[in-house]
Amino acid sequence: MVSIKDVAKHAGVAISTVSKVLNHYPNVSEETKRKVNQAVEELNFVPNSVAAALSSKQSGRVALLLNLNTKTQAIDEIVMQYISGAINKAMEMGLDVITFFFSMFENKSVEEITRYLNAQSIHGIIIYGMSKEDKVLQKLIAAQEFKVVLVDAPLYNSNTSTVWVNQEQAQYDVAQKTIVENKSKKILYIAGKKNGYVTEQRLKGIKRLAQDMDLNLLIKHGEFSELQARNITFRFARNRDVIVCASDLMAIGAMRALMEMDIFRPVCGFDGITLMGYAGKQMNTISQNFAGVSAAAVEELHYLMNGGEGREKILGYTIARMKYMDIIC
Amino acid sequence: MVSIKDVAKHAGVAISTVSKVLNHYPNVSEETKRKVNQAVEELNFVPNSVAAALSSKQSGRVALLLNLNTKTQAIDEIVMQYISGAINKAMEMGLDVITFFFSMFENKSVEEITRYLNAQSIHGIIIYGMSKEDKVLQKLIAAQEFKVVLVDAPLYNSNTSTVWVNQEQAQYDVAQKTIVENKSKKILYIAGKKNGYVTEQRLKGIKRLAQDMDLNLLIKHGEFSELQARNITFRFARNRDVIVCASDLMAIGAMRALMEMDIFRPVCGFDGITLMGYAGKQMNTISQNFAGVSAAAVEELHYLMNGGEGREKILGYTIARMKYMDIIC
DNA sequence: CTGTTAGCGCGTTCAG
DNA sequence: CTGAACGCGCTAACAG
Repeated sequence: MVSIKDVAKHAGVAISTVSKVLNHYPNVSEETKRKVNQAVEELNFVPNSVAAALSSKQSGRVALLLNLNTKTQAIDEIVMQYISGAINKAMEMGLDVITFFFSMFENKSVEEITRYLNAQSIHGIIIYGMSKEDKVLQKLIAAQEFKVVLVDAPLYNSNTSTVWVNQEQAQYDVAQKTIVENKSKKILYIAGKKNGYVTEQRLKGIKRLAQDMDLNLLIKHGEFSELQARNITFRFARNRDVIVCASDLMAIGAMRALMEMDIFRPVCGFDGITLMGYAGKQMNTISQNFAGVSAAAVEELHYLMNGGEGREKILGYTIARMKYMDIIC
Repeated sequence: MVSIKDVAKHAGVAISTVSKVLNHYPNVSEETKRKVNQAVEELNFVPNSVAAALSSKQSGRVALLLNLNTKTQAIDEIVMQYISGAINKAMEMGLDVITFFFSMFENKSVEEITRYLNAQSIHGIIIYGMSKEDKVLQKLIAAQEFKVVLVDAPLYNSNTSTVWVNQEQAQYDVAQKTIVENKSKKILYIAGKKNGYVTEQRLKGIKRLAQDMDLNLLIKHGEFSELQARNITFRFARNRDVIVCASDLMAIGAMRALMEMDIFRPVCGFDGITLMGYAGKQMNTISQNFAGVSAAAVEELHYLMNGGEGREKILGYTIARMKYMDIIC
C-alpha cells in the first residue's frame, strides 16, 4: 500500500507538505504543488480515509437515517431513490456513506446513539421523513452534537438544515388542477400520518385551496396506508365529487375501492412513484424527484460540515400525469 | 470522548490488557476481565472502530455492491430487500456497511477499485447479481485481494463464497406446478438476460422439466424487461397453453399483453415481489426472501473474514401464489 | 498472565 | 514556504 510517506519521498518533500497540497492549504508554492501532484499521479496514491478520519477528527463520514416502513413495502421505491441519490452524490463529493434505519436506534438513548456514531467517526447525518413522534431523533437534533440535514421535516438550527419541496403549495397545485379539470365541488381528502410534518403541510395546502375555491372539504386520515384509504373510500366517496390523496399509495387504494364499488371519481395522488403505472388507471400526481432531493441534502450537509450555518432549502416539483405507458417505455 | 486509555486507568491495568479483553483474547485472568468489563460499563466506553481498523488492518468494514438497474425501476424492491437484510444483519454482527452501485465502478480498472477499497479499509465485499459480462468484477474476484461473497452468481474460490437459492430446481418446481394445474403442453418460456447466471440456471430448470414431462417448449429472451415480455407475448402466446416467465416483472408484462389480446393463458412468475399484487391478477411465483439471502451473505462474509474457506451455500425457497389481497392486509 | 513499546497513515503545530 | 515531531485510538509483538 502506497502511503503519504512514499509520495513525500518520491516528490522530495516532507510528509506535511504533501498533506497540505492534498488538502488545499494555502502557503504552498506552485512548484512544490506540481511536484507533489505528479508524485501522486505516478504512484497512484489514494489517501487512506480511515487514517485521515482518525487524525483530523473531522472525517467525511456521513450517515443516512431512513425510515423503512416494513408495513407498506410498496414505498420502497422512495427510500431506494433517496439512497441512490445520496450515495451517488456523496461519492462525487468524496464523502463516504453509512446507511442506517430508524429501527436500529429504536430503543436507544441519545447518549448511546451519540457514542455509537462517534465510535464510527461519523459527523454528519441526513434524516429522511422524521415525524414529531420520533422523540429520540428530535433530542439528537436539539443536542447539536452532529451536523444534520433533515429531509421533509421543517426544522433547523445552527447545526441543522432542512431540505424539502414546498409541500403545501404542491398539494394546492395538484389538487387544484384535478378539481378544475373535473369541475368538482365536494372533495374527499385522505391525509397522511398524524403528527407527520409533510402531512401537516399538505393539509394546509388543501385547506387553503378549499377556502380559495369555496369547496366542500371532508378530511380523513389514511396514515399513508393503502388499506385505510380503501376503507375510507368505501365509506365516504359515494357522495363526493373527487378524491384527493396525500400519497400515491393511498390513491391506488382509493381507485381500487372505486372500481369495486363500480363508480367513477377522479383521484389525485402525491409522490409520482412508478408503482402508479401498475394500478391500471391514470391520475394527476406530484413528481418529487426524490433522488434529486437526496443529492441536495448531501450537498447541504457538506456545506454544514465545512462551517456553514443551518438553513432552509426549498426545492421544486412538477405536476405529472402518470399512466401505464409512461412506465414501460 | 472516552478512550481505551481512560478505561485502562479506571480499571488499573495496561491499555493492551483492555484491548485483549475487548477482543476476547485468551490468556487473561477472569479477575482482570471482570475489572475491565466493569470499567467499560461505568464509563460507557465504545471502541473507536476507525482507530481499530487503522491499527489492525483487519476492520469489520464491508461493502455492498448492488446492480441498480435504472431502466426497470420496478425491481427496486429486490435491491431494497437486499440492502436492509444486509445492513440489519451486519449491525447485529458489529460490521459496518458501505453501499455502492455497479455504476460507480463502471469505467474503473481493477487496480483503481482495489486502491479505493483499500483506502476505505474495506476488506470484504458482497456482490449482488453479477453477470458474466461484468468483466471488472470478474477480475476483482480472480485477484482475490478481498473476501467476497457472491449472491446469485455460482463462483467460488478460497477467498470467495457464493450464496444463492437453487434457481434451477425452483424454476422446475414452480413451472411444474403451474403446468400440472392447467394440464398444459405447449409452453412459452420467457427467459431473462443473456449471460446472466440466474437466467442460465432457470433455463436449465425449465428444459429439464420439458424433458421430464415431454413438453413442447418455446424459449424467448425477455431480458427481464416488462416491455419485451409484453412484445414476446403478443407475438407468440396465441398458440401456447401457458406462459412461464423468469421474473415477476416479465410475468406482469405478459399478463398485460394477454389482457389486451383478450385471451386467457395461465402465467407463472419468479421472485415474489409485492408489485405482483398491483397487477390485478394472481399467479404462481417463487418467493425468494431476498432479505434472508442477504443476511446469509453477511454471515458468510463474516465467516470468510475470520479465516474461513470460500464455499457454496444453497438456500431454500417456496412456491407462492400471489394476489392483491395478500399485499394489503 | 500483564505491561511496555512501537507503529498504522495521516493532520497539525511550530520552529526554521 | 518547508519539515521535524507529536498525537489520534487502537492492535500487536515482545519482555518481564
